[in-house]
Amino acid sequence: MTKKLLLIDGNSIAFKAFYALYQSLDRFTNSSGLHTSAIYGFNRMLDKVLEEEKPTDVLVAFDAGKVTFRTKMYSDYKGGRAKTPSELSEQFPFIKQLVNARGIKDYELPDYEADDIIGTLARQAERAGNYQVVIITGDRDLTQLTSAKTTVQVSKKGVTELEKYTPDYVEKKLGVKPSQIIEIKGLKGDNSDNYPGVEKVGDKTALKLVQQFGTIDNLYDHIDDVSGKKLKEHLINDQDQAKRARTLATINRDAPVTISLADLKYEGDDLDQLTDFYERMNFKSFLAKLAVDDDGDNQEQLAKINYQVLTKDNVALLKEFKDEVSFHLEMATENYHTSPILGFAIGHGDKWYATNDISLLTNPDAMTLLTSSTIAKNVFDAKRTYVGLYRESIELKNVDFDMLLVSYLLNTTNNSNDVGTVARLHGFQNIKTDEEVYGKGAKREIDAESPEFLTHIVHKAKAIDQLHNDMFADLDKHNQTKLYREIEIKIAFVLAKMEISGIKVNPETLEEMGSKFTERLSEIKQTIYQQAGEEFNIGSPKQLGVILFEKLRLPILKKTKTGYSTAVDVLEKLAPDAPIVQNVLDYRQISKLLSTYVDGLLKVIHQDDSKVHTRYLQTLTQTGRLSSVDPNLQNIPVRSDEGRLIRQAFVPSHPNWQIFSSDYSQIELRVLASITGDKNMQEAFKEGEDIHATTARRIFGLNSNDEVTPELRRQAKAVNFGIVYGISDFGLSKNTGITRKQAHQFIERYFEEYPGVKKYTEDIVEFARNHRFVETIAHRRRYLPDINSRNFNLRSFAERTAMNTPIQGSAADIIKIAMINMDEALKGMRTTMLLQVHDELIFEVPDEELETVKKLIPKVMDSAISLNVPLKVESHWGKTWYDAK
DNA sequence: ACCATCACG
DNA sequence: ACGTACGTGATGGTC
Repeated sequence: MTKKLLLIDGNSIAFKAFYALYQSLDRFTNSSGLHTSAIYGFNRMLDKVLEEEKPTDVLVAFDAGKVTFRTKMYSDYKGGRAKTPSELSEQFPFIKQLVNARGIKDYELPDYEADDIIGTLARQAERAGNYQVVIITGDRDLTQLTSAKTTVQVSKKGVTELEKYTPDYVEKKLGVKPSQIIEIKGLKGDNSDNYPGVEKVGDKTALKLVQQFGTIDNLYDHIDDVSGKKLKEHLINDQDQAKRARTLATINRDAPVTISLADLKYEGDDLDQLTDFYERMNFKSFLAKLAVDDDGDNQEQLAKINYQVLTKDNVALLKEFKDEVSFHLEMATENYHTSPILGFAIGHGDKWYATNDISLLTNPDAMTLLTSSTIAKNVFDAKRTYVGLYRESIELKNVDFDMLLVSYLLNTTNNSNDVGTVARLHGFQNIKTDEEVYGKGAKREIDAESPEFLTHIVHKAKAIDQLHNDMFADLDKHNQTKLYREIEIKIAFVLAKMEISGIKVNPETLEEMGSKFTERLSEIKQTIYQQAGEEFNIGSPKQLGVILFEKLRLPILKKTKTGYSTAVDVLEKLAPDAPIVQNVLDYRQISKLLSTYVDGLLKVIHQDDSKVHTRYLQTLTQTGRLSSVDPNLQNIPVRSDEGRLIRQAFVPSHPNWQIFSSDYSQIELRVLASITGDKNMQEAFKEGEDIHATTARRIFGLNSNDEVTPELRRQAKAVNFGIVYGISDFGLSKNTGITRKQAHQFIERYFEEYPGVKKYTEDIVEFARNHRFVETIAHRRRYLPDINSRNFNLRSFAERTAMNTPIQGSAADIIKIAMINMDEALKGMRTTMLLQVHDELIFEVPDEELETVKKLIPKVMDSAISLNVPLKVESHWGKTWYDAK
């Protein structure tokens, strides 16, 4: 029987795969920060070729190193090539692991390239007689191996798209026989491999000559038949180069390979190894494919989990759970404050129950379980679950494991709010995603009456149940158990209560402001139309650009990728040139206030309590901060006088109460002073100095009695901010309007005056290079896969992130600790914590508690953590949020 | 679905 | 030489 030998050029396929996915480089990283794009692409190719060719024998050949018999012959061979990007070179060991897990041998041979191994084995197979050979490569030079028994498939743009070369196809496409390819290369040389052929001979001439003479040797035997005097001269002059080039281009088909055809038998994947490998790479789709193949072809089939439909007649069975239970509450939409609740699944081990009868939640047998402080609960998204149950008058207690939260702490990047996605990421495959079950976009539909619904939510609960030990173990490996138990799981409930409390918004105030804004808007609009000489949509950057830069011929200072930039900084520079510009700026500001803050807020006020109930996203930001949605209450205007008025609509929910706000002063710079250990900066804070003024004195070399002008202070402040963001002279100059050179000098002076800060910036980047992540004070972790990138932009960004994340993230740790302590400190009082805005907490306070909280709240905040510098807290209060200033 | 813009720390 | 300030969310316009 004929065998089929598949020979794969490992290096060239890896390169092709890497560059095919180069645009999506950052989408392909696993949870330990390894890039996986080439590995992924390589496997796509394997899948396709193994399926299509069904080989009996397979080998993947790799280049052994830089030195080969070719470099020994010609030292510049492949010289001047850019170094392989680290994002790719780090993947090679894993490509070999992949190849082996797929039941395929890999092979390399010192002094030889992968081509030579392939050429040699292909010849052996051809001579053995009973083989068909298929070669897979990204390098067209290998087509010289094409023969009656050997086809060469060259990957095109993507890796899975292959162009098949047979001898006929070679002749049709290239105009010569396969064996003549080296003759062509001899004449024209190879730029990418860095060896010359004959001067002035390129593709066309080389082809013509080879078609005429057949081989280089024959050409030189009949050199007088060459037409063209110059060409003949060049050929004679470069004869040695041509012969050398041909030798370099010739694949060695007698390499001393130490592996034999008999070793290449292919018997399919090593399933255990491959599953493990895919898990480590976070290859969800490949894992799913394995599971499917394993399951006998049925895509829809998951391993069955036995469960009972819970009813009022059997709900007493829940009494059997004494220590631990996994629970999933299913809702229809994202917003758990308003979403219909559709059903729940509950169980542990191999006992599972599910229902769409929500009334069973309040059945004593279920409720006791959920509110018990001795039975531990495992859930996905404790805050969501708490709020959902709270709406059913159940107070969830004793949550031990929150799978969403743990997954986020382990790796902030690949996180998702979908149980199935997270479960698969952590190795539990027997589950579908919501999208797979419910559909997405307009097609999304949940039929809570269907059996599929109950099955799906049982799978979710089971995934949580199964993963909890493993994920806790991972947490421990990261040194993050304390972060989880002392901070994150606790703050989840504090946040839940804040969200439930909500903050009262006075719709009349907003409506009044809305009519004023609308009126002003139509005035400005008319003026703009007059100044433009026509009507157009001021809100359209495209139309505005045409008016400003084409009709009025204002100078184009900046472009975006789609056209002219009309952003604020540009328009501010143009304002002196044309009166229309200031009007556009005013129009923009007011329409922003109107649409986002007046109309936007009015839309989300709950009718029953006149409050807005934001949701804090606890598992989104890369630094550990919270974010706020529906509505976002962390970006209510404050910087402009007009915008600030919006805050008048935010009021206490009881008469004679106050809005009370406390904020950390300079928390990020204090964290910086503390973690860098910089003595000069620490001293400034210990002495209670104005840090920006002190910085100004230092970097501008003022005496202690010299006055720091507002301008100098402003510049110093910008430098302080820049440092926190991971400074660069370009960034600083752009932001402050000073020259890049000046910015450079400021930074140098800064580092001289704060040497601890300088050392920190160097050390943290070094740490990131070595570990591929950085950490905050509380061991919150952020992976930086691009830190060793060859791409300047990606690498620089990762470096700035390495500097910024421990600072921003540690500040986030601190305020979270303060909030947990605050929740405790306010027990027994009526004062309620309502909002968090990164370095600021907002409360509503009854008049009679005002005096108490003036001391208590700042105390709790400034004692949240002990740094090497004091924390400073400032408080303000008033009848509305606007007045708490 | 993506972009530009602008609101916040 | 490269071409950046860090972290977010909501909106209207445009494709």
